[in-house]
Order: sequence, then C-alpha cells, then structure tokens
Amino acid sequence: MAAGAARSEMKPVRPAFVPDPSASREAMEALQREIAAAAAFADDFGFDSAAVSTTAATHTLDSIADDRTAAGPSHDDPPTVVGVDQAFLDDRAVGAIVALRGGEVIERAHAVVDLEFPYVPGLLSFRETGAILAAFENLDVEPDLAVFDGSGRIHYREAGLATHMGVTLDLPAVGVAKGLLCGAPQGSLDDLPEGTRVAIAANDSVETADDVDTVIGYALQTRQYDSGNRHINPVYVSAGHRVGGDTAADLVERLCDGYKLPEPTRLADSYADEVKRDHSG
DNA sequence: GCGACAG
DNA sequence: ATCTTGTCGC
Repeated sequence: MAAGAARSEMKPVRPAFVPDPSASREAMEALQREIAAAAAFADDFGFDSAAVSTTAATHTLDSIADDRTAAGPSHDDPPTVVGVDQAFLDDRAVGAIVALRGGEVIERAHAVVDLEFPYVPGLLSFRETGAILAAFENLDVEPDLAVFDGSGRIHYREAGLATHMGVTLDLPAVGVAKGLLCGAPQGSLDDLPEGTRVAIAANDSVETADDVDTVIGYALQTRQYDSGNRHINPVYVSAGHRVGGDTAADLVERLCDGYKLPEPTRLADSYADEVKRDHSG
C-alpha cells in the first residue's frame, strides 16, 4: 500500500448478494430470500447505543479522570453513524452518504451511476444499490451503523433495502421509511403523541414470516405538533442487519433532533440534492 | 377482478 | 423519487 494512503474503502463482504438489475424477477426474489436468511435481526454491534446522539458527548470531570487512569483502550470516540440517501437525475442515480460522529459531520461521499432498473415495490434495492455501493467505495471512514432511506425487515420477503445493504456490507443497519410497504399496524396510527411507537406485525403479504404475529418493525412518532389541526405522520423503522427491531427504534429516536427524520438522513438528503445540482450543468 | 404498493 | 408557488398553521 502506498505510504500515506490509508483509505478503508468499504466494499461488499458478500459479493454474491450484490443485486443484478438484469436478473429475472424470480432470481431477484430468490436472492432476497437468501438475504433474509443471512440477515441478523438481533443486536450484534460493538458500540454503546446510549452513546449515539445528535449532539457532542459532554465529558464530565469524572469521565475525564477515568479516561486518564483507564488501562484499556479509550472509548472516547462516539460511534460513527452514516446516513444514506438517493436522488435521481434523468437516467442516473445519485448515492449520497454523510458520516457523523457525536453530532459532527466527519465525511461525505457520493457516486453517480446509470439507472438500469425501474422502481418496482419490493425490488427497490435492485434500482438503488449500484449508486449506494459505489458511494460506500468512496467512503474512507469505517461506519458503526448505517441508516437507510427505506425499509429493512418491513418487506414482502423481509429483505428491504436496509437489509440488503446491511447484509451485503456486513454492516449494522436500520431502515427508516416514510411510508409503510407491508405489514399490519397493531393500533391506530392517527395523530400519535410524540415518542409513541406502534408495532408492525407480519401479515399475509409477508411471505417469509412463519407467524403472522412476528413483529417486523415499528411506526415511530418522532415528532408531533403540541396542538392544532394538522398532525405529522410517523416514520416506519425496521431492522436492517445486526440490529433488533426495538433497538432500531431506540437508535432512530436518539438520532432525531427536533425533526421527523433522523439527522443522518436529513443531511444525506440535502447532500444528494447538492450533488444533483452540481451534475445538472 | 380490484386494490395496495419503500424510493 | 420528481415536476413546483403559494399558502396555511405551528
């Protein structure tokens, strides 16, 4: 390796799971079943979820003293969380990633690739993954967690975008969607108070679920008006990979900073627009 | 047959 | 997702 070039470009750990937009629909669905089988819908990450936040950690005098006397490695660095989002221009897709550590943006990476597949509900990853994986290859930092714009386990074959990407990169991942793809909310979603979460159970449209009672995600009311006529809709949070459903909701809640969407997602969103503008002329 | 359907 | 001004209500 060249001196001074210590890049850690993130590449697929499971190349066989990289979506092939030219595959048949049957092959795509078969791949999704494999991915769901390989996915871990339980916590398996090496950071403290309580250290995830939108603001820089406040160091107490005690913790500073602890740091100085601790024998082991310092755990000062908050987890690195990346927000991933997409935008489109003509027949090209923009993949945008913003990396945050303790509320600070530490890196941004993007890629622009030609679109090869249309939007088909349930097959979103076959449309958007090319740009996302290309953007990850341009990312230097090693993320601890990725927040994707779309579903994870809330999917017909429990293999939504967040799950597909998480498994392919073997990266802890959660999905945050603005709409519900499938599943049955276990309660009313109308005008919920801020902080409320309603479980989304599998239903007949979730082909891979054994029980119809399996919780595949949550409707999470990340923000709500205190009063008035209008109200805000919840977001739909689900496990992507190596994160359990309730932990996914906890993490998303911690990552929201007064807005409906988590901060990494909002920043990736505006970064994608920025890239899009630069590629328009 | 009809409706539903992440981005 | 995207095309887009003003507008209603926090």
